[in-house]
Amino acid sequence: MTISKLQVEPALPSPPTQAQRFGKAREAQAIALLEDYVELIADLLTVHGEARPIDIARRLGVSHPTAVKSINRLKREGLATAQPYRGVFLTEAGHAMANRARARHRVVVQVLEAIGVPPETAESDAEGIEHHVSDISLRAFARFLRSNNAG
Amino acid sequence: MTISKLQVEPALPSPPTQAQRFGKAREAQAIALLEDYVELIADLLTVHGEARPIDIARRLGVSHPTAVKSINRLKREGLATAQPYRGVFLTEAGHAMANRARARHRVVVQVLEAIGVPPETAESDAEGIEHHVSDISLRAFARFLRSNNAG
DNA sequence: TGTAGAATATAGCCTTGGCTTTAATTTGGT
DNA sequence: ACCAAATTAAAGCCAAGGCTATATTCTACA
Repeated sequence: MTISKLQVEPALPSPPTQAQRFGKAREAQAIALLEDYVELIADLLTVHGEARPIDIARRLGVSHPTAVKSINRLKREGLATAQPYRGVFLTEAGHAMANRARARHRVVVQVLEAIGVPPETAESDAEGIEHHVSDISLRAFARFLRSNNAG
Repeated sequence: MTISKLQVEPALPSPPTQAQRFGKAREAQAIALLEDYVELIADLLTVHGEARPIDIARRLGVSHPTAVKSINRLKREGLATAQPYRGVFLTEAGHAMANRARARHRVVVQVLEAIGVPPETAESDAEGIEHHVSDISLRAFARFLRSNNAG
């Protein structure tokens, strides 16, 4: 009976292993907001030439003060710069983070679509998923897309 | 010049569209913690016959008081029940959420592995990704796995 | 050139989800 | 049956990320 139970009930991962997995997820979540902001700011700078707090707030679906507070955090973390009553700009580090985030975002959307997820759902789900795709997974995603297009 | 720019710089999604996407991601994140807890509690109940706060804490990589606080939130939301100094159990709603979460978790891991992500990375990344996979994506994932196994 | 309206900033509040410290209870071994 | 160790609970702190309400500053137009 013990044996049969062990065969049909796969054992749980060890507590430390499981704790490490959850820890990574929490860590990814902690920087998700920063990534969302710099990614959006980079897009706004590219397309409109400026990134105003009010546009950032509108596109993120949050109130202006919330956006301003987060932008202050970006400044504190050395990702963005801004003068009072002027638009927001990205530092070197901010641009680097934005570029990585944008590239990863594109790959995630493409993989979802390649798997058969409809485009708008792919965009929507990617917004949350992208922050949890590790570099290892990202490389696997890129390989998958190449082999998918080639084959 | 405007035309050529429009051709090479894809326009951003409309502010409301983008806000809706971010809003969904925030909503998913809000229930992620609940899902993690009920999923883990269900696993502990299945394998060990009981779910003690200290084991929950150890496996989530969190202090005991933090786990207890979250368990109290589960109770408040009608997902779990617990008597003082006794283990934690799931309500009907808790079990339903756990079953959905576990099923989705498995599918996400399988898809990642099918795409070429190494097993441990798949498990690790899935911990964060799963909460952002919508029902529509989940169905697409299942279809992808079937066609992948069949072909 | 004033001034109204838009944008921005500030202040203060709330909940969540971490933490540590301290107290209470249970459990297991002698 | 008791005591030490483990577990659980409770209290209080903190930062993040939402919000509203209230200044403040720009800006654009009459």
